[in-house]
Amino acid sequence: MKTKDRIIKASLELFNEHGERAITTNHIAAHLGISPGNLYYHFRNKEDIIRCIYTEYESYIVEAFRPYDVEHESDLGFMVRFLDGMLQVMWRYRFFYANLGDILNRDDELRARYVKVQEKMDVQSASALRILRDNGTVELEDIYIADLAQTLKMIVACWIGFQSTQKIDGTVTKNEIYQGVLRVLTTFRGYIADKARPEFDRIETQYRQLLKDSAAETAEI
Amino acid sequence: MKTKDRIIKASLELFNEHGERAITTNHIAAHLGISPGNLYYHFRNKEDIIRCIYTEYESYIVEAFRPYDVEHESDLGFMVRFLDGMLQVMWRYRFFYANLGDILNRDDELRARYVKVQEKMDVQSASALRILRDNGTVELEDIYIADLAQTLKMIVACWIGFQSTQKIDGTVTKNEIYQGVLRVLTTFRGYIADKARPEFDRIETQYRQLLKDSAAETAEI
Amino acid sequence: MKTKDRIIKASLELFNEHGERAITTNHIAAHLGISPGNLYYHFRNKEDIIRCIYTEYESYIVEAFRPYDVEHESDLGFMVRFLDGMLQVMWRYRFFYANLGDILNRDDELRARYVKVQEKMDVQSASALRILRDNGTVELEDIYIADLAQTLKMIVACWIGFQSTQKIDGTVTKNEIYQGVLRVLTTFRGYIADKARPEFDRIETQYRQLLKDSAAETAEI
Amino acid sequence: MKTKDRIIKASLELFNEHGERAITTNHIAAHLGISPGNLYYHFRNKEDIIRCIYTEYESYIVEAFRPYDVEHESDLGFMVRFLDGMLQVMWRYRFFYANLGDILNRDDELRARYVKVQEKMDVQSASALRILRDNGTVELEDIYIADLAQTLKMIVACWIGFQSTQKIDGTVTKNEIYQGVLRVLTTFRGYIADKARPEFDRIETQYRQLLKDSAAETAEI
DNA sequence: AATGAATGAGCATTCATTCAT
DNA sequence: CATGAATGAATGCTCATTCAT
Repeated sequence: MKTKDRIIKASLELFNEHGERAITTNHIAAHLGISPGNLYYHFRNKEDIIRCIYTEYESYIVEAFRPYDVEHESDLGFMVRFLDGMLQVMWRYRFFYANLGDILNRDDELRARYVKVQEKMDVQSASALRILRDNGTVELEDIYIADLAQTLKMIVACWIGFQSTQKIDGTVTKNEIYQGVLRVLTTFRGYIADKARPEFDRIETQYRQLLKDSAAETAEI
Repeated sequence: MKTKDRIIKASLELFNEHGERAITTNHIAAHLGISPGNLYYHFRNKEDIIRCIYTEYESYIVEAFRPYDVEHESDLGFMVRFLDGMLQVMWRYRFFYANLGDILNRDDELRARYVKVQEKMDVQSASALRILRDNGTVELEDIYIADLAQTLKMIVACWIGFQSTQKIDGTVTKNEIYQGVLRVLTTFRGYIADKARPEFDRIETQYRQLLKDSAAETAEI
Repeated sequence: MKTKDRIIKASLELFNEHGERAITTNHIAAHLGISPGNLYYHFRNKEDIIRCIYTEYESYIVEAFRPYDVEHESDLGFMVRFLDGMLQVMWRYRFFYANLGDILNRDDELRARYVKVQEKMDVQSASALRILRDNGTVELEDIYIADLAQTLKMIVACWIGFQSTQKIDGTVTKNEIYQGVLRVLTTFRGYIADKARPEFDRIETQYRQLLKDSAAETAEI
Repeated sequence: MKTKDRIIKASLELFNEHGERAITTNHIAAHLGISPGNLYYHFRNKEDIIRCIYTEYESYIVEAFRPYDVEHESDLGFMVRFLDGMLQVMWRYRFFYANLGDILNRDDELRARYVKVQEKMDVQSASALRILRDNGTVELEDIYIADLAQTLKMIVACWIGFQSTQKIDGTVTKNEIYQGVLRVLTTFRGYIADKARPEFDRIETQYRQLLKDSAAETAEI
């Protein structure tokens, strides 16, 4: 792997584990066994590293918004896969959300990019909800669509960080991803049309099982 | 006002405006026109200031959980007033939530206190939901109560911080409080029983009006 | 007791236990439950406290140099009582010797007083040795008297501090006083005349017993 | 010279001249014309500098304990060269002994290392005395060997520091080294066997001459 | 590409001391 | 006599960043 990529990889890992605030550029260099000078050969400054990580994150997000394969999966099935994917990204870049305010306050350019993507997400999410509404999967009046879309996004975005503040040890595992998907489903529950209820229940049951298995596995370790 | 209180007040203001990370103890002292030594006469260290602010915050939270006046208000009416109060607190101590992870990671004692209050909130919210369910205001199965309670708490807790990341200028005003209450109502909407729907709609309309008025006022300024 | 005396007493105790460097004027005031301002009402500064302690110490030293009761004790017996007294003083003011260099470097006036007393001690010790030599208790040429006197003084002066550096826990107890007297006797041993040897041995045996008793007592605790 | 070595050298000089307490890391950096950051690039903290100086000191001590060349020198001759070497070390690291208590109290690891070396010195000194006794150079009963060994060590260890407290100007010169050797000899004098007396006197005379020459030289300056 | 010594402004904190009350 | 808030220079130390090699 190229040094530049190794720096990004190590920074992401260290940021996620100890928080961006606690990790200095010297920590990153030492962790990789390279000199601080070399790190600054590849990146202009610490912000630059964070921007690169953000770029990576953004491409994952865009990827997650790919249209669904209408022939091989139901729309609810797609939705769940989408949520799952999003939460994986939130997990992968959890340091970013833990310090989102600080990071955006320090870097106007990054903020502009971030806000732009957020707006795009709002639009796409709303249109997805509208499709679900139009084909009778959910029952939802127009005026609530934008709000619900943003609420779901917020739950996904805040989930990992919020969970880590609710526990005395502060550790978060991948388990929380399944819990996060379930939480979005629960939030969604009230809007599901009767005709889609059976499939919805099936999906929920299936995720509950995944969570149980994952929790058992974690406990074993 | 006593110097100790002035330090707490100034710290809270500066933390909210610039972020806890960006504000040093010397900034606080200079802002108040006192010497750094004097600040340390009143507080052992920066953490101590944050803990004092947290204590203040905690007492607001506890205050917000007072039982409702059953003779003079409906349960939905109480709920809205409660949400309103909670969001005011979130606004008042928004720096705390913006840096929650960092702050709790650095201070185990504070984390313990925070987690304890969070658990108490979960219990009380769940029991409030159960009352609403039992008197027919909402329709909600037992297994969903805990999750819904926590989701609502999460929306309230993350609302201010999340909003400030969604806008290019990053500023959040008290308007967002009305929006926050409305968002919780929307999330709640799917669970409201038919018989409570009229009152629910009335309350929502009323809050939409408050928001419109407030937004107009802000715009004027 | 007067506040001034309480400050001196507390300072001496705290300095001895934690070292002068580690004890601030605020520590002393807090330990006594008085205000720092009050401490500075009684003393101009920290140095002033140390000077007062020194004055007390000096009077003990002068006291120890009282002539001996020629009718009721032998000269060797007197010498041992004298050594014992000196070492008690060294114990009582052990912080002073532990930081002697620092303290004298910071306070020229104190240094002048200290040096003056030291010179007086040298003269008096030498004349005492001369008496012992003249009455045949010790065998010692003139040219060695001054040196031996100073060596003995040095052993007494450094004893407590030196012992505390030789042990892993750094604690020194009153036991070390008996050991100190014995060490001076051992150093003296080579110069004792044959005719005084029996009494010398008797005194040494007696002190060894005292040490054994004291050590046993310490162990019990 | 490497910067790290320059820092050690400058620290040792400044500590010796003004006392460890009075010299801050910023003083050292300013004295060398380097930034405080650079100093902390080479050393983790002030303690680390002191530990490095101590390591240097320890290697000198170990060096001084090399066995003597039985073919080319007498045992008394060796002893004097050894004492001379030890006192040179005490001179070179005099700040260390002046603040020994403080330094060891603040640094448990250093204390452990120091105590270990002290114990080794006691053992080696005692066995050296036993050799001198066995070949008839000194007359000394077994039970006094350990005590005499420690007394001599104490005189060597405290000599420089003690001398600096005995003079009104507080300055100590290399002259004191010769005086120190002579003082140890005087302390030893009482135990020398008759057959070794002539050589002992010769050595003493020789050192007295060295001292006289050195004093004259110092006076000239 | 990479090194690693060097920078320097800044940080949290300390503490002997002052002074109005 | 006594209080306790206030001072401010100083301390040990950090860290993003630079630059000659």
